[in-house]
Amino acid sequence: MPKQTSAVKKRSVRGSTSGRPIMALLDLLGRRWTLRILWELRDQPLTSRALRTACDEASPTVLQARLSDLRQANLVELVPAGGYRLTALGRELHENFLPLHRFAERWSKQRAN
Amino acid sequence: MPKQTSAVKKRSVRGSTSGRPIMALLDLLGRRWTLRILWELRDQPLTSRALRTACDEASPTVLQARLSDLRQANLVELVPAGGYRLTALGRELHENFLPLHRFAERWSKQRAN
DNA sequence: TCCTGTGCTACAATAAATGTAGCGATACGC
DNA sequence: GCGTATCGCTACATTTATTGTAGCACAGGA
Repeated sequence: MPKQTSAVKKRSVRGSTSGRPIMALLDLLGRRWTLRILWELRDQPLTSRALRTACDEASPTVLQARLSDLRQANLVELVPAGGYRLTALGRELHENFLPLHRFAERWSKQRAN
Repeated sequence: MPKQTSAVKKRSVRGSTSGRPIMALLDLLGRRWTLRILWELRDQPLTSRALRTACDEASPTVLQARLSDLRQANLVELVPAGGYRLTALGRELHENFLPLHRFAERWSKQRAN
């Protein structure tokens, strides 16, 4: 099996041989820090280092890789003097996650531990 | 840094030192195959092997690990003679992902490649 | 008994993430 | 100019996670 490193385009091969966009999206989002990055950028742009701080000091290597993926996916953009921020599309995606916040609260109360 | 293998409980330490449930949830969902599994179980239970087929022949090792995580998180359950299925809580979570399907369609058209 | 399918595991090989250090570029104050 | 600080980003060795393959014990059904 061919292994893939960073590109969404290539991922769509693994995530979905039928080319279903949902598979490519789930594959993109199902990588460490991707959801977290989108979450942290939810209401203000962050510099790469601020983002790293927000993300619990995740290693810059993987953050850069994810930011690269997200920029290719047109969900995040780098504004020259302002750091990283969600694109219009990225903001739209984030709105799908808003209910997650409330859900997470309920979830943490209902689970066994 | 202590590394964690499978438990959600432990993950909440890394995902969120402040114990914010959203971090634990993002951390759980941001692992390979987790989102995909929830997606594949969306409208019918699947046996472990059917799930594996649905998930593009992912290795049983990681699928079992994710299923174990998801069961601990009370999002998925194993019904003795019917395979794996979403719990009520898991179905509730999945409803938050429904808009993703439509979004994915738009997204795949708007991105550069 | 012999199949077949279930949930699940072992284990070596490979890929991804981590942690630390540092690069070139740019912008400050002095 | 010179230091100093920050920016986005990268190298690289170590550690962790995932993959791929094989197979286990168990439970029916024929």
